[in-house]
Formats: sequence, C-alpha cells, structure tokens
Amino acid sequence: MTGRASILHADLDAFYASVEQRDDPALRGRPVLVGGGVVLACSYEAKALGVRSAMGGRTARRLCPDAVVVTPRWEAYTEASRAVFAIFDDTTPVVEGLSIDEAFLDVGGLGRVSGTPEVIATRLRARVADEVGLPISVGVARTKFLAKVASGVAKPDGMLVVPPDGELAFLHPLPVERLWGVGPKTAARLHDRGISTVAEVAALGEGVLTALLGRAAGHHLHALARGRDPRPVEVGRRRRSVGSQSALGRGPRTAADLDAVLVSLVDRVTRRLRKGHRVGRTVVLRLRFDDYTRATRSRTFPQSTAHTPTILAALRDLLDGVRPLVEERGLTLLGVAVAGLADDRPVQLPLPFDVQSGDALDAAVDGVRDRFGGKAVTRTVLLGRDVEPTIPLLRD
DNA sequence: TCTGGGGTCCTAGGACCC
DNA sequence: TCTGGGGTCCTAGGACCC
Repeated sequence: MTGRASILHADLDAFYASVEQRDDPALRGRPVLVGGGVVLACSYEAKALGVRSAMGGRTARRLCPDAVVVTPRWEAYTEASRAVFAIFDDTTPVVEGLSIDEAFLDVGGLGRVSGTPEVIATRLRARVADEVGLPISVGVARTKFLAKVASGVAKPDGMLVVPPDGELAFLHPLPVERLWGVGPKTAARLHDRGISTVAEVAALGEGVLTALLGRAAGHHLHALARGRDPRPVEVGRRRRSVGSQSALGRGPRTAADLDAVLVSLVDRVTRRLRKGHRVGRTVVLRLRFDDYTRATRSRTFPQSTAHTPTILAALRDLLDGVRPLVEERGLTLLGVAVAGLADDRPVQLPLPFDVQSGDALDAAVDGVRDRFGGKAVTRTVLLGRDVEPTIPLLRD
C-alpha cells in the first residue's frame, strides 16, 4: 500500500449521555438513558447491559432497571459539539463534519510542526478531555473508511492506528456488519450467500457483488473490502435538505388536526431555512402508517424559496392527494422536508490548500455552484467578482 | 426491539429534449 | 409494422447512518 496513515476519524463516545455525566457527577458510573420514549443515547454502563440507541424506552428500562432517564438538553449538546469542532478546526484546516459528534480530519499536510498523525491524535484526545470534559475515540489510517472502522474498534475512549502495511490484517477478520454501508438488509443478503467476514467479501468478484447488491453498493463494498477508498476529506460540505417530522401516535385524526401538525412542521422548517439563509426547490411530504409502511410525495418549484405560504400550500396539496392512503392505512407519522437547497446570498468559497491543481479548483467551483443551486453561476463570475476565494494557511 | 428525529445516497421509470 | 440514442430532470421508494 502506498500513502501514509494521515486521516483521523474522531468520534465522541456516547455523546449525549457523556454530556449528561459530565454535567451531573451523580450520573457518573451509572447507566444513563437520554430520552424516555425512545433511547436517543445511552452511557457505556447501560450498553454493558444490552441497551442500544433507538431502542424503546420500556425495553431499555427492563434491561437496566437502575438506569437514570434524562430528558435531552439539546442546547448543551450543541454547545459541546461547537467546542469540540473548534478544537478540530484548530488542529487542521481540513475537517469534514459528519454529524453532531464525529468528523474526519486530514492531518497529512501538517508535517513537522504538529508532529506525526499519531502524536496529533493523542493531543487531540487530551485537549477534548481537558477543555470540553468529554471522552473521544480516534482512528488513524490511510483512508476515511479504515479510520472510521478503527475509531469504532478503539471505543470507548481509545485510539487505534492502522499502519498502511497492516490494513488487510486489521480489516479481513471483521464481520461484514462493520463495513460502512452494510446494514441489516445487506448483511442478510451476504449471510444468505454464506458470507460473514470482510475477507469473504474481498474474495468475491465485483460482478458478483454488483449483481447481489446493485451497481454502486457492489462497487463500493468491493473496494472497501480490499482497503481501497479514494474519497478525500471534504471541507465545507453543507446540508442538502432540511426537514422536520412528528410521530402522531395511533388513533383517528381529523383533517384539522393534521393540518395543524403540518403548519407547525412547515413553520419549523422555514424558520431554519431563513436562519441559515437558504432556500429550496423541492418540498417533500413524508408519511408513515399503522403498519409501518411509508410513503413520500414531492413537488419541485421552478424557483427556490423559503416562503412559508408557498411551501405550506404545496404540502397541503400533496397531503390532499394522499388522503385515500391516510384513510386506508392510518397515519402515524407526518414529516416535511425541503431539499434542493441553495444559498440566498453569496457565500465565500473555502478553497482547499492544494487548489493549484485544476481538478481541485473544478471540485471547489462545483461546490459553490451547488450552494447557489444554479447552472447560472459561472466560474468567471464567482471567482472574478462575487466571491473572494479564501485559502486556509497551513502551519507547516 | 414494536420503532424518534435528523439526515445521506442510490435506483428506476417516465417525461422531455435534441 | 416498426419504431434511435443520449442526456437531464422529476418522482417515489429503499437502504443506511447517527
């Protein structure tokens, strides 16, 4: 294998539960469940007893009757996340956030001043512990995928470096479920063929995998199982949709009830759009029924918007069209989303530091074009007048 | 395990255009 | 009776992730 292990995957452990244990010493060492109806997160003490996130609260309390159930404090989690990401950003300019509690960091360009990736990762973990008071696990490897798997294996509160010449020895004994993108359905399909380890996936031809799982998934898995993952750590990725949904519980609902739910969902989503200075072109109505089947309906406008009445009217129309389904199957969840997002004002383009290459420039320009949602935005306009390119400086 | 709320990406068919 | 080929956009559903 060529290349160095210089990608970090940093992942906070049992994030919400750890914030609760940090802020209330009485919770330390005890099983903690965040969220009552459904477990949003649980401490390692609860995990040891079999509790998993997304588990029903009743089941979780049966598994660990001594658990402390905590109401989520979203502001505390957002603030903790912001503080941790500030440390990420202080570590390297090449940070790709994946969710509220995890990110990829490319430290390959940092060189002598910051130290080896292993040294950088060790320091990062210490800083998060000292400055934010939270445990974080870090995987270090040559590719994103291997770094992600490594952080998972390192948990809780650990670190694991996968050296480039030890990649397959690390990867091949793992169960297929550890492959990123293999969920219950794909795992079942693989198991049906007698495949349970990554080594067995790696032994298959790409044709066999694509026939089994589809073109993209097959290609992806074929590469991952052999340790190949060319995806770079991407700076400045942005949300592509904004949504909100609400579980309704069972039982009949009047049209007026449903409309009230719809209005509040649309209000929430359009507020978030406007706050982020974003507009969208496609509205989506999501439905879930008594039998847990789902349906979606969508509509695309000619122009992007964050205008509440426009979005609400389109969604009311979609809901009207699906009335018979609702009557027949019984609605248990209503959701709305706005996709096809674009910025409603010029944004600055964070150019990658190696933007001298034509490919990197093209990719960066494509990124900006996505934000404006426009084919109308040309490179000349962007780079010449409307947007000032910014180039993060390396500390090397 | 009887299932929340927030997302991402892929597939496939049909409409439409040249 | 036989009837292209390629590309893009839109819609709906599915799988997956945290």
